[in-house]
Amino acid sequence: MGVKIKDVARAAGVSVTSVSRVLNKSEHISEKLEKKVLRAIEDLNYSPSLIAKSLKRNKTYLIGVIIPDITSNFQAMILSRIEEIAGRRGYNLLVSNIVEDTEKVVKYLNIYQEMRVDGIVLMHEKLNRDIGLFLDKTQIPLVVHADLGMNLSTVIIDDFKAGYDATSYLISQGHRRIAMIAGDKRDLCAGLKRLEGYTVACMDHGIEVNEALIRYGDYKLSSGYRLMSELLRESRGEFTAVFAASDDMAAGAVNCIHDHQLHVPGDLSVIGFDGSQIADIVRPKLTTIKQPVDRISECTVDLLLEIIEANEQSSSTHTMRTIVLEHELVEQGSCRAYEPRRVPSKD
Amino acid sequence: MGVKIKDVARAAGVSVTSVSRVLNKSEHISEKLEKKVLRAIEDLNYSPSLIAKSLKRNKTYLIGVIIPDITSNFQAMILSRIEEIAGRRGYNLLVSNIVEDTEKVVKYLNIYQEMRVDGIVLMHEKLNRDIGLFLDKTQIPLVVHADLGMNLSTVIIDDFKAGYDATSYLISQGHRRIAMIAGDKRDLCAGLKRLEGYTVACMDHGIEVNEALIRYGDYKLSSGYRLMSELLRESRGEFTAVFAASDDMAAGAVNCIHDHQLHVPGDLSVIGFDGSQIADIVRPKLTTIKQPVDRISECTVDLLLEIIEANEQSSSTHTMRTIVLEHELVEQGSCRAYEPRRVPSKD
DNA sequence: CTGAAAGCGCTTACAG
DNA sequence: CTGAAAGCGCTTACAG
Repeated sequence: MGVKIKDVARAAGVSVTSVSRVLNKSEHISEKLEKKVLRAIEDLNYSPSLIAKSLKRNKTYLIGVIIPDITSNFQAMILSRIEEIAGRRGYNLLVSNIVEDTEKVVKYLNIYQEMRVDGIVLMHEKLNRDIGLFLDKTQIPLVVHADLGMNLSTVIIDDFKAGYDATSYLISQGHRRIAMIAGDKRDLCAGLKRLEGYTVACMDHGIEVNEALIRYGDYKLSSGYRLMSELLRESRGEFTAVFAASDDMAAGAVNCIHDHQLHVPGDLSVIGFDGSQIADIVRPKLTTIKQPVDRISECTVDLLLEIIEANEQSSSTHTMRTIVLEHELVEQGSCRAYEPRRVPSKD
Repeated sequence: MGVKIKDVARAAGVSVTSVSRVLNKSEHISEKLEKKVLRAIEDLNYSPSLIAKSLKRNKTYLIGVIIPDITSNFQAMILSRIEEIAGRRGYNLLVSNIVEDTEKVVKYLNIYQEMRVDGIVLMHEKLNRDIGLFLDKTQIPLVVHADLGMNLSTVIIDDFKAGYDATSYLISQGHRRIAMIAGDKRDLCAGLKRLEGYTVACMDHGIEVNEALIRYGDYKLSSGYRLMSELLRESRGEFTAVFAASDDMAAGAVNCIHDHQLHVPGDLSVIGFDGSQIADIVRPKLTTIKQPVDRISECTVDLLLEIIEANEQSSSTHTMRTIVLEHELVEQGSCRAYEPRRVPSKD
């Protein structure tokens, strides 16, 4: 653990400059010299220090990723793809899994800055003063997976429209009394926008929004279960369909409904959001708004690296870009047309 | 993005030494000087370079984590906990999500070495020549979540015994013809050991192992589904229970059974492995071998940091340690006692 | 309590 | 094609 470039140079009988050149294939080097160097590297089991290299080159090949919850299948899928694509392009991921809240986000943003990461991917979508300040002044290339209302590069879907579409779909199936298991309103996209889509879709179809039918969760399965049991306890019979802001919550809702001896979609229709693997695990499989995970991941990495590389050329041009990807409504088994006079039957 | 310690020193009218001392709170410093320095740091929005610091201190506070598949809920839970615990102790995670195989593992191990990470957590449990060589000679503190049969520090459960227990449980419920949806035999613990546990448990109870009832998957839900449909196609009626080497595969098996109009546990009992959230999502909930996720994560970080710190004191003592944690059989709804003469009924 | 200077392990003009 | 030397941004004996 102590062999450095100088040792290799000595062993090979050449200068450190030459060793460095062999390592980086940066200039033409005689075959003889190269062979000697490679030999010495092998003999000494030399591993060049990326730390020293980073310091000198002012480039770390590190990307910091801030993700709210890796145990969410949807987020894990995105992270996994980002890792793969970035890795193929020579970048490594520094990952922070912020289970808790906004304070930790600022803490990690600062650490990333001190680590001199080449870029940051931010999947967190709550904003507070400190985060806003940081994002506002940092020079680090950054892609955000949410529309924070700031002048930042983003890769997103249209969460408002997606929420609108999910709700309209239920309405088109004849449902008029629709509950919503929403996310956190402070989440600017997954929380607020999807809820707004729901609200506006209701209004556009002449349906009065009933606040009692809107519940706020944390996207996890357990909160979907809990909120659904609240709904069944407090508002049973007042709704025929549910729109959940995540597949995990939708799955929790489905399980809760089953545990109450009711059927999906016979008694209640449920539509989810994300298109994660959970949607296919639960029975019936969830009808859901599918986010284009692969496209999101690719666009995120592509855009980030584009900004990074542009920055390396001319350090001042910060091109902001917003990429909006299409979502897709996937019909599976958890919704069905509302039948006003249907006699409860065992099928 | 260009202000360095020298600039702070100049702005504060002190030496860089003093700035460094304020930053690191390393020695006593007059209040007056400290105030000037903090002021300058604030004014210039100075962010110290961890890269430079790492080079000098020969310490990066980086832990490299190699994980086969983040989209596995079980692995995500462990990663999430490790991140949390390590973060609390000042370490950051460099994460590689090796979807593919052993080549990539070696590649990332080498990158970690070049990054001079302070330690490595290896969740991968396949071994090839290059990985063996690396593990054999590296000086980097390392904790492996598998028994690779090498002299390495490990945090594991007893996978043989766990496989034995799962199988014995089914046998104790009266099952004699038990299929196994196993992992990859090249996975030394999750693959091989659990399978051996199954085999030996059968033999110990005078049950002949029927190779046709053993299928090999990749731990994912989809392979559980696929293998179960193979079993139902090729060996229907020849088994009354199934042991799957992961909850994901067990969940896939349960869904497959349902899709064949059969019931769990009425027609077939299913036992899973891991105790991940998937076990609670599927209906019926899975009876499963629960791994102590929190304990595994804590012990892994504790052990790794212990080795790291011991190394920093006296660079030679590499204490190998093996920590074996207890698994637990959690009974939920997916198994039931075999009734030889049971008349198929619709309940 | 404070500072000047050497050095961490590399890369890269510059000179030959 | 090859090498000597400066420098990346810090920390830390050493001296005062």
